[in-house]
Formats: sequence, C-alpha cells, structure tokens
Amino acid sequence: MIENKTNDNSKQKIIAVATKLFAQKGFDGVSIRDICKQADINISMISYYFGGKKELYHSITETIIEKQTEYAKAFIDFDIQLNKLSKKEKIDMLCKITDKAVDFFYSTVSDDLMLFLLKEQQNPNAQLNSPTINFVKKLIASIIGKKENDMETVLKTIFLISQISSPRIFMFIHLGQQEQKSYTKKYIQIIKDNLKKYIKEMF
Amino acid sequence: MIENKTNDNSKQKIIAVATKLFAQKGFDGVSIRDICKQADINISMISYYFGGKKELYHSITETIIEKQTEYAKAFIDFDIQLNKLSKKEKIDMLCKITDKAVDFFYSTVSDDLMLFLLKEQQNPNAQLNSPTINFVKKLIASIIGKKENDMETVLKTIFLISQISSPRIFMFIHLGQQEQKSYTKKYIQIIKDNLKKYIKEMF
DNA sequence: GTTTGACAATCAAACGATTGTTTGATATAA
DNA sequence: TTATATCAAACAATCGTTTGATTGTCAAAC
Repeated sequence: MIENKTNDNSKQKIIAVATKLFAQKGFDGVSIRDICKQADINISMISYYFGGKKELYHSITETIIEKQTEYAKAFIDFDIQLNKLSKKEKIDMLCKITDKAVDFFYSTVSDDLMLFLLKEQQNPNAQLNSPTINFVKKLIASIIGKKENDMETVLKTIFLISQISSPRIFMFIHLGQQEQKSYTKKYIQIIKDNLKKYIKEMF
Repeated sequence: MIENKTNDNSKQKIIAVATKLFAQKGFDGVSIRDICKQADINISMISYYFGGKKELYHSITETIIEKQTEYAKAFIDFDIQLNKLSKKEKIDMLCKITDKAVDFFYSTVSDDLMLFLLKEQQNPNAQLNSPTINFVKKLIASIIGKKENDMETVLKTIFLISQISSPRIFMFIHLGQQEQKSYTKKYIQIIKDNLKKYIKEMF
C-alpha cells in the first residue's frame, strides 16, 4: 500500500524538511541522511529528484528569489515613472514600500524560509541579489540626487533595510516561538511607525 | 631550525586562523585540516593543545565572553546604585551605554571576532549570555517600571540592541573591506546619534 | 477482463572521499 | 635524561553519491 507514480509528495517533503534544517544548522551542519531520516525518505531520493545536496540547497534558494521577485513586481510600475515624481511623492513611496516590506516578511515568508534567508545572507558564496533592495537603492538615489554610487546613500539604504529585517531576526534568536506569536502583531506596527519616522527624518 | 619549547606561537596561530575561518564558514564548514593547512601546523596539534575541534571552538567562544564581561564591568558600579537614580539620569546612562557599546564593537572586537559573534548568535546551541544585554534589560525595566518580565520592554530592548550591532553586520555583508574602513568613522557617529535620538523618543 | 510492457518511484547496499582523532616515532631544549 | 613539540601515518566514522534490484501504476494489446 505505498503511494507511487508522479509523487510530488516526497519532493515537497524533502524541501520542507531541508529548508527547516538548513535554516537551523546551515548547509554544512546538515547531512542528507539527517534530512531523509526526518522526511522518512530514502537517501537516494535527493540525488534522484534534485541531482545532489548542493542542487537541493540551490532549489530552496531559487524559491526565495521567486518570492522576492514576486513581491518586487509591485514596484516595477513605479520604477518606470520614477523621474516624473516629486520629492515628496518619492518619500511617500518609500514609506509605502517599507510598509509592504514588513508585511511581506511577516506574512509571505515562512519562519523556516526567514531563517534560511538569514543564513544565506551571511554565506560569503551567496548569490542572492534582491530586486527589492536594488530598487530601494535606486529610489533613494533619485531622492538625494543622481549619485547612485554615493556610498553614504548606500549606507543609509543598508541602515534602512537592516531596520526592516533585523528586528524579526532578533526575535527569532532571543524569544521563544510562543512569545513571538503573541507579540508579532503589536511589534509589526512599532516597526512600521519607526521606519516611517526614520525615512521622513532622513530627507 | 624549528622553534620549540613552550611555544605559544603555534597555539595563537591556530586560534587566529580558526577564528577567521569559523567566522567565514561556520563550525561545520571548516575542517581542522583547513585550519592547520592555513596555519601551517600539523593536524595533531589541535587535539594536542585544545583536545579537539569542539574544544577549539569553545576556546574562542570563551575569549568573546571574557571581552564582553570586561566591557560590562564599566556598568556594574551603576548597577548597584540603579534604584537611587532619577528617570532622567537613567536615560542619560542608557545613552552613555550605547555610546560605549558602539565604541566597544568598533574598537575592541576584531573583525573576525565580530563575524564569529554573529555566527554564534544564530547558533541554536549557543551559550552566549551577554552580561551587557542583561544589564541593559534591567536598566530599561527600572526606567519603565519594575515589570522586568514585561515582554514589550524586552522587545524594545532587543530593538535597541539590534540597532547597536546590526548596521555593522550589514556593512560586513554588503560592503567591501576598503569601503568599510573609509566610512566607518562617519558611520559610527550616525549610529550613535540615531541611538540617542531613539532612546529619548522611547521614554 | 486479463495480460503485458514501459516507466516512475523506492529501496538496501556499497562506493570512494573526507571527516575528527589517535598513534608511535622523532626532534628540540632544559 | 626529561618534558615539550612536532610529524607522517593510520584509525574508525561519516559524508555525498551511485548502483542494481524491486515496487506500484497505467495505458496498450490481447
């Protein structure tokens, strides 16, 4: 009584368990035997479905990029008519983006994916080039002036992006899961308010 | 012509290389053969001096705890007379602490140690319990009221601490080393100013 | 309705490579 | 001599991967 044929079930199971374990212990900290044991699946299935451990990891990475790109699409329209906007409109747009960014990180991205993303950001070999971050950079550059290579601008951008994502990361590290859930809603609003205040003070 | 006898040189060499590599690639991402090859030292020396790979890692961890404790000593005197201070004095103290914290992270802690610390913070098995963070928690609790277990207080504390350390982390990730050095000074001041502003707005 | 063949999915077992660790011999300095 | 330091070599264990056989499924042929 074993279910077979066109069984995406196993593939999804592997991805789910792998995402969780990679997020917890990193790429080198997890063996494919660990993954398969927890997913209750034969070891050879990883090579069978993905080609190997690296390819499995890469598969998860691409999922994140897809999610980020999807989220970034909301701002592509703005991107086209960026130079037509006034300074005030641009700043308002930046506030809207931060609002969306916080919502994105707290709704679309699962806890495991979030931790995975965090690990990936610190991976020196990582190839994650967020379209969102690139757009925000361009946006801020267009507000201050046209010096997109101005390092100070980039630094402020990074500072901004860090405020978007880092609080949740610290919640992951320092708080238990139950405590997280009960304070998430209230905390999201705090983050949003602080970000808007910061943006308006910045320009 | 090989230098011998009471040779701390090798031990220090191992620690230096290990700290750098652990920070870059994490505990599981580095083999003791990698460390010894880069330190130009025989493999057996790690077991000889430290007992094993885990013990070597733990040795580096303890170095960080020692540095943090030393830094935290500056506030122990304040800790004793905490309840004698007025609210305004407490807030001023918090501002002083953030100032010291930023200086600490940018002067005492080396780049390798900083990255190592970052990796360690995300390690679910980590045992790093910063005395500094604990003191800041207590301090903020005494400002708001005596509810040290109030989660909102803790959350704000975490938000504060995240602002102290996270910008530097993002500089590590997104900027080259040369760009970092040339903008560090200016950036330290930006961080300090923002932190003080945030603290005074918070209460 | 049954049989057949092709294919995807799963499995236990073995592969060579790499892991952390230990060993026993050797070299150096007190 | 004695103790510390270093070394090449071997150790068992684990790693990612591959193999070859076996399973279940479904459409086509009978």
